[in-house]
Amino acid sequence: MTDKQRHSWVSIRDSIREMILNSTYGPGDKLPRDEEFAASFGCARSTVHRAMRDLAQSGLVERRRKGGTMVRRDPVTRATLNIPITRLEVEQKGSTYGYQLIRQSVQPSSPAIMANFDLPEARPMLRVEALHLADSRPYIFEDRWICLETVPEITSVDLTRESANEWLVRNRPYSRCDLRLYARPGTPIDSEVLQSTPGDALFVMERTTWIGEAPITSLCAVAHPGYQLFTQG
Amino acid sequence: MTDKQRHSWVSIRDSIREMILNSTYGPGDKLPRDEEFAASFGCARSTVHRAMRDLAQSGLVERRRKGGTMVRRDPVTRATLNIPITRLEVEQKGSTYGYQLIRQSVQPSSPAIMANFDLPEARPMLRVEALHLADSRPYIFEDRWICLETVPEITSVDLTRESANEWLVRNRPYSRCDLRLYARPGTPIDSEVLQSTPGDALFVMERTTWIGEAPITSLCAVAHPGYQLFTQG
DNA sequence: TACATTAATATGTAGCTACATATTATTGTC
DNA sequence: GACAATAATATGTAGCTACATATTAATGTA
Repeated sequence: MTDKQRHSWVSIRDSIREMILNSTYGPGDKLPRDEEFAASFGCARSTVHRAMRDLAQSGLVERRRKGGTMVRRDPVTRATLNIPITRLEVEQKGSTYGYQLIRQSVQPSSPAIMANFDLPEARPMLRVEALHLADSRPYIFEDRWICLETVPEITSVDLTRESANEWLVRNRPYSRCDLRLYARPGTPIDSEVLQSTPGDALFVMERTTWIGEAPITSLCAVAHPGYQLFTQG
Repeated sequence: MTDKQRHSWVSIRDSIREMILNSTYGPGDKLPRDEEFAASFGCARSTVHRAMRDLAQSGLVERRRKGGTMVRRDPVTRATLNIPITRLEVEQKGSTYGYQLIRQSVQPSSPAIMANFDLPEARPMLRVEALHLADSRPYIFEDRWICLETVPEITSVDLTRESANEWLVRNRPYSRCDLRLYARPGTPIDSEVLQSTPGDALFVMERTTWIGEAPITSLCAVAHPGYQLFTQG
C-alpha cells in the first residue's frame, strides 16, 4: 500500500449505504452532492460517482442531473432473474428437448396485449402458440405475440424448427422487460395441452419486452405442474 | 457536435452486441482485447471498458483479467425483479396492511435450510413464522430463517411489531440472492393459515440471501390464491 | 516430462481535466 | 402573479495516465 492510500469505490459505496441504513439519511432525503462526498471521503468525484451508480442500480437511491441524489422512498429487494432459453433449461436437466409449433397467424394485437404494451391502437402482430417438451412430455406452453413493426424479420423465420423464444434471445435484444408471475389452476385447455389435470396448480410467467419505446414481444408461458423457476445471483 | 466526434459508450456497446447477435462472434468465442476495440472504434480503452461492463452485467459476455472477454455460451433473458416490502405492496393496492407474528424461536438450521445456504453444518438461526394481511385477510404467509451469526441484532428487534422482511430490507443489505419460484397446491396447513381451500393454486417464492459468503436469511413465502408478482424494468 | 517460479498480459480501477446535458433556480417581462 | 427566457448547477461522460491485480504464458529446474 502506497503512502497515498487509494480509495475503493466499493468501500465508499458501502459507507454511503451504511449511512442510509442507519438513517443518517432517510427515505426521501437528498444526499450531499458528489463533490461534497468526494471532499469528505478524500477521493475523486468520479470515484463517488462510480459508487453512486452502483447504489442507484441496486435500487437504494435515485439520481437526477442537477436534481441531485435522493434516498428512494420505496426500498425494494432487487434480484436478477435469469430466464434461460427453454431448450437449454431442459437439456441442463438431462432431458431431451422437443418443440412443437401449434399455430401461428398474423393478427392485430388483442386488447390484453395492447394493455401489456400500453398501446392506444392495435398493431399488426405475429401470434405464435407453441409447446416445449422434455422427454416427449409437455414442459411449457407459450402463447406469444410479436410486434411485426419492430421485428419484421420474424416472418422469415421457420418457427416450426426453432422457437420464437430462442430466436428472439439470440437476435433481438431488449432494453425493458415487464414481468408478471403467478399461480393459477389449470383450465381444461391447459390440461389438454400440458396433459395435466384440470385444477392443477400451474406456474405462469407473463413477459413483455421493449427495445427503446418499440414493443418487441409479449408472451404468456404456462409451465407443467411442478415446474420451478430457479435463479442464482 | 464538435469536430472531435466523441464516441458514446452506449453506441459502442450496441455495436459489439450487434456483432455478437449477427454471429460475427459466436458463443464461446474470444472477443478482441479492449485496446484493439478502442483502436478500431477510434475511442479510448476506458470507453470500451464501460461498454463491456454493461454487456457483462446484462449477461451477454464474461470478463476475466488477463483471460480476456468471451461471448457467453448460455445466453439468457435477464430481468430485474423488484420484490417490494410487503407492507408497501399492500398499501399501494389501497388496502390496509396487517401483520401477525405467529411464532419465533431459536433453533439450528434445518436440513432444507442448510441445503439452501449450502452449509456443511447447522448454524444457530432465528426461525420466524409470520402472516401479512391485507384488509384483515391473509395475504402472504412467510416461514423465515435468519442466521444469528450474521445478523445477531435481529434478536433485539420486536418482531411482533415489525416484520423481519421490512427490518432486513432496511438494515441488512445482501450481495447475493437465490430465488426459486413455483406454484403448488395448498396443503391443509396452508389453507388454515391463508383461509383458502386445500388444493388451491398457490404461488410460492423461496429466497435465500448472503452478504459476501455469510448467510443472511432464507425464507419461503406462500401467497394467497390469486396473488401476482409484477415488476417493471 | 512434470512441477515450480517468474514474467507477461489484459482487464479493473483511481483520479484528473474538460465537456455534455437534464434539470432547477433566477431573472426579466407583461 | 404568471409565464418565458436565461443562467446556474449537479450529475453523466470521454479520454487520458498511472497503477493494481487476477490470470495465463514462458522459463527454469529436477
